[in-house]
This record gives sequence, structure tokens and C-alpha cells, in this order.
Amino acid sequence: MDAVQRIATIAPSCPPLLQAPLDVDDAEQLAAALKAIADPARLRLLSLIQAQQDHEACVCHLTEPLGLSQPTVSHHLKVLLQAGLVAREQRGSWAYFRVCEEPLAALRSLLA
Amino acid sequence: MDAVQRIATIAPSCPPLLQAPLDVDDAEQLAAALKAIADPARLRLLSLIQAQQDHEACVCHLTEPLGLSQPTVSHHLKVLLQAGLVAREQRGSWAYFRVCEEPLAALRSLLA
DNA sequence: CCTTGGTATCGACGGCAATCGATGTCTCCG
DNA sequence: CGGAGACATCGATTGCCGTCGATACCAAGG
Repeated sequence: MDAVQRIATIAPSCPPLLQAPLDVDDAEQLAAALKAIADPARLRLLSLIQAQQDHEACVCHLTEPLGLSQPTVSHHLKVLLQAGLVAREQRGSWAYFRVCEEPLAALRSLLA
Repeated sequence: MDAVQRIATIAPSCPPLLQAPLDVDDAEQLAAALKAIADPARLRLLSLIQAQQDHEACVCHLTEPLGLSQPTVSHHLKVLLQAGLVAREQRGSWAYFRVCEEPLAALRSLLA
């Protein structure tokens, strides 16, 4: 099972890193959330999706610029999805992904 | 060799994640920097050090509250040190560690 | 239906990283 | 100078993760 934790579930209860000693569980969940973006392919995925017009993209538009196989891209998108960092919308045969900016902002504030 | 990259070396040249398509090298370096903090033990280390009076601590004060062996704590501190997230100062037999807040702020801004 | 094309899942492989005990290094002190 | 204590390094082990090819699923169109 994936250890990735939805960022929205930890942000409210968890104090900024340097303002209070971090609880063991909070540390584990925050680490899991950070792991979701601590990967070059996933960072580029977020960046690529956002760079698209309308700020959305389907898998077939991402495989080539990333230089990774379709299963690998699908895997990374799943990780980002479970972390709540992207949203998925099925339109016909295509799956469109969009970046969620709020969880990213939440992550930023947890590093203060 | 450690793949950890000093955050200070990537912050200036690298645009925020969602504002421009991320270069392959920038993505790799940013990911390496994020990996440095994407670990529960290291997050708790930063938090613990900062929670200390004078905002500094030596290894022997960190092993017990972390519940990890001394070599392991030493290893994590080395990773944080190479990432530029903590500073090390030797005073007698003791090595005092202190959190560097600027690189953390730089990391936050890269996630915008 | 049956085919086609876009995605997701599966199974396997390879590499990296977290952890520990043992040991080395250095500093202080008697 | 010799012991003790703080910390770093080494070597080994173990588990996790990124990657891919093969395959399954699903929606649209003939």
C-alpha cells in the first residue's frame, strides 16, 4: 500500500515545522506528502500540466516531453492524485489532469 | 555518493514550479533538495533542534527523543548538512547543530 | 459486436536509502 | 600518556521505489 498521505488531511492539525516540536505521526505524514513531490518526474509533471493552455493535460500529451513510458507516467500521476496534488477528470477516452494549488500552498506553509 | 544538492545552488536560477516549465536538471536538483526533508526523522530533527533553547543541539541530545541509534542520527544530520539545511559547529568534544532558515524559505518559494 | 486507441494495472527487475552494530577518530581530563 | 566520552565512518542488511513490457480495462465508432 502506498504511504502517500493526502496533504489536506494533515495541514490543519499540523503546526509549522519550526514553531513547535513535531509529533511523530505528523512528521510521518508530512514526510509522506513531501515524498510525493520529491521526484524529478513528478515535479516536471506538475510544471508541464500547468504550462499547458487551460492548465490541463491528458496522459498522451505528457509521455513524450517527459521521455518516460506511458505506464510510468500513469504511475506518477496516480501518486500525485493520491496526494491530492492533481485532479483527474475523465472526458471520453481521455483522462485530463489539473494541478491543485491549495495543497501545494499548504505544504509551503508547513515548512515555515 | 549522495545525490543531495545544496539548495542555495539551485534557488537563484530556478523559477517557481508552476510559473515556467521546469528544466530537466532543475527538476532533478529540486527533487534532490526535497528528498532531504522528505523523511520523518529529518523533519523531527529540524523541529527538535529549533525547539531547543538557543535553537541549537548536539547529537547526544537528539538520539533519545528520536528513538534512533547514534549512527543513524549522525547520518541524517549529515544529509541535512550537505543540503545546507543545518550548520555544524564543533565546540570541544561536542558538535552543535543549528537550523538554517533561508534555504527552507528558498524551497518554499520554489513551490509557488 | 468487434476493433481501435487511451489509460490503468501487474509482475519483475535494479538501484537506492534507512537502519544498525562495530570500529575509527578526536578531544578533554586525570 | 592513557582512559573516557562524543561523534563520524564502515559494512551489511533490508525494504522501498522508479522503471518498463505485457496485459487488462474502458469508451467511442464502425
